[in-house]
Amino acid sequence: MPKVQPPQSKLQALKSAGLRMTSQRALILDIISQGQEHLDADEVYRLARERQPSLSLSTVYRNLQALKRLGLVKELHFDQSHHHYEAKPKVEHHHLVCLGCGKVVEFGCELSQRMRQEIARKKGFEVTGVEVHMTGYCASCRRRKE
Amino acid sequence: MPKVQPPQSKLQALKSAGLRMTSQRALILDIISQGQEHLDADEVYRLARERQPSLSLSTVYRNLQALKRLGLVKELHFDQSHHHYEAKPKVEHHHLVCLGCGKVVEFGCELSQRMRQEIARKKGFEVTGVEVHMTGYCASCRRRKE
DNA sequence: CTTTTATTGCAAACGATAAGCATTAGCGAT
DNA sequence: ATCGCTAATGCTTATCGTTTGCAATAAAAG
Repeated sequence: MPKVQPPQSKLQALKSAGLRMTSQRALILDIISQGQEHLDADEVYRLARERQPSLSLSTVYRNLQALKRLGLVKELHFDQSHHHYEAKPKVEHHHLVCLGCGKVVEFGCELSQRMRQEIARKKGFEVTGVEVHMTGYCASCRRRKE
Repeated sequence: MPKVQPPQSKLQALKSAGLRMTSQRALILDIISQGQEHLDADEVYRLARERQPSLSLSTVYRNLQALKRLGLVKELHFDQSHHHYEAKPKVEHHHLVCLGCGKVVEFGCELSQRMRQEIARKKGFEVTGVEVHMTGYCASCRRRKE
């Protein structure tokens, strides 16, 4: 069974919240950080079981929740009925989903920061998060439609 | 039992899709268009039953789906586990959700259109929809936190 | 008024997620 | 090292929002 060595910072984050570092948690954290993007709970489960077959699905869900609360993981809400997760990114980015093939493209955009400030001011909100979600058809799906 | 008279345009949209105008559908359409914003399926159900108590929840779901497919209704994906619906608006707008009290504020923003064009060009997508979803704390919740 | 078939209401099925509980295992203190 | 406390796990079962199968009903076209 391969050992997963979590970075110190994450360990600290857990510790200061009174949480423990278990092998399962380290594994899940590793899979999400390793970074295929936008995994859903079941994909995390499948990937994790390849390395630790005894892992249970509940543990995946519980950890995704915990890591989300800690701010280590971000939960994404696409059109689908289930959620997706990614490691909290250093640079904010958004998502563009192809309705043809389901491909998800990330993009960064400075405009979103300006938008954030504008709305915060206009509405008197303290804005803690911005999610921009575009849908459409990617180049190859457009070609195929012709 | 009050009659609901759907506008001609919507009737046309239904007809040309081979769909029929039933009293249930007219009612649901009316409730959504009437426009308390961001109703979820259950709220639509409750409101509809006040006027037609025999209506079933499945009918609400089936109609929300159908109207969404027709483009008459827009489905929103907030942080919550269930969806929200609103009449397809004439002017595009986005949503700002208060994490303190759950209040949802709408806002229009021209920047989102610029963003849309920029991304479409950069990524080679035909962009069909943009959803901007901000979270934060509204003025009164911020005051309360102090 | 008949015929066709979309639509309904009901009940049961579904998928994603959460919760209850006894057992295990981190980890700080001995 | 090892003890004790309690967070975390795996299992099973529950929950929630939503969908589906089916027989009965009712639009709408002839």
